[in-house]
Amino acid sequence: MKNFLKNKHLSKKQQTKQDIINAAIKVIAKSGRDAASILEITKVAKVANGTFYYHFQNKEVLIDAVGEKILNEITDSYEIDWKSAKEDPAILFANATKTNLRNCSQDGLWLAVIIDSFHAKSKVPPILRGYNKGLIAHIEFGLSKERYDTKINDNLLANMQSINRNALIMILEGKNMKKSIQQAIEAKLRILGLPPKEARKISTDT
Amino acid sequence: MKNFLKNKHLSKKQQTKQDIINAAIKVIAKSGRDAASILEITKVAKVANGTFYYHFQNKEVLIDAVGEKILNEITDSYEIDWKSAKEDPAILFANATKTNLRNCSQDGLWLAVIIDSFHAKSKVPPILRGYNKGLIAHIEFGLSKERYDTKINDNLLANMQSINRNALIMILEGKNMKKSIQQAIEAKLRILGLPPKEARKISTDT
DNA sequence: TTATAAACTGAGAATAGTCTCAAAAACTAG
DNA sequence: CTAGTTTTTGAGACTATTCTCAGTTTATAA
Repeated sequence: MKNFLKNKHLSKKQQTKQDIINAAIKVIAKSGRDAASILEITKVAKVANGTFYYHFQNKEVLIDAVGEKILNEITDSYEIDWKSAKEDPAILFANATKTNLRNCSQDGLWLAVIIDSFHAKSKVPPILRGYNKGLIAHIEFGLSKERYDTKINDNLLANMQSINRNALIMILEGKNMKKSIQQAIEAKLRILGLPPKEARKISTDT
Repeated sequence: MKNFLKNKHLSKKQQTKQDIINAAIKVIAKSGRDAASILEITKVAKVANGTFYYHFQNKEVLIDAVGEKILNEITDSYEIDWKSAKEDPAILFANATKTNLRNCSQDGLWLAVIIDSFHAKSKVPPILRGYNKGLIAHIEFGLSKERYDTKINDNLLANMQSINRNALIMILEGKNMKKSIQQAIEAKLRILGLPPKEARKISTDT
């Protein structure tokens, strides 16, 4: 008879699924989302090609799963409740950026996958979803305190993301992580309209 | 006997080659460098598949040719001789940025190809080559006049390029060109260390 | 006009990828 | 152990791509 709890059963199946996702992370890190082939992923995961299609409808579903997994591991820095924050927005933002970039840099493979995900041609990958929401809340908070001098628009948000991305690329390429993060913080605060010297100070203090 | 001047002959051959390059621009604009197939390019160019391989060794050589062609059409803005310039570096830079971004935006197809070229995974495409050289000269000029407050490093250059890229994406997406360029100028000057208000003023005056 | 070299053609070899499916293997409940 | 269910397998159908090459067409010098 069919078992309807089958916890152990499920966990075996899930194990294979996780193996495939982890293999995908390796392959995507090496070759990028587009060039990563199911064939190679299943080879790395040491399962048959058909097994992939038992667990995932197609490649796109897998990419989403990979994004989701990494996202779950790194997102906690933008959980700040900006509305009720009392501190200097710039300092809060600097700390959030630091935590965020540090989290992304925990693992060289993630780093490569995250950077790759910025190149999304069409649809925004799960890794980046939700980032803008927190960012806008923060900037509005800074504007309300008259700390920043900017307008919120797509261009601004894109520049913020690019600065993050560039810092991650530098870290991936072996540059000093602390310095790279400080440079990102300084650049972002300056774009937001903080006086240059102050942006420098906050970034080096963080 | 072999003809050794054959001007007309050569120009016929070059015509076909140009047809292929122009078709490539169309296809790359639509699908991106990676997804663009020789098959589709030759179809658009209305030549046989084999003709492609008569003119180009492989896809990579074609991509270079495309980059070279576009580069030739747009580069003139960084021809400034910064060392002997007398004007405010920030204003010179603002004008150079404006010219540069305008040149890139002349043609929607170029725009798409240029933006696509920023995504280069491995080797720097010809379109971007030479850009950094002019940029560094300018920043050094601004630093020597004590107009900027920054350090020159890979991260800074990457951020400058990203701001350009983001402005081009906005333009491609139909946003107001003038505004997009102003936003790019303002962001770049702020990162270079100009006081926020001054960066705003110069960008709106440009 | 004609011989020769240049330019082009398109069939097809070689390779590589996605996805299906019937069958095998591995589990689990009774 | 047995029978049923879930999971895995890998051969192969199908599609798409790059690139080669023998042969054809085109252009031109003499």
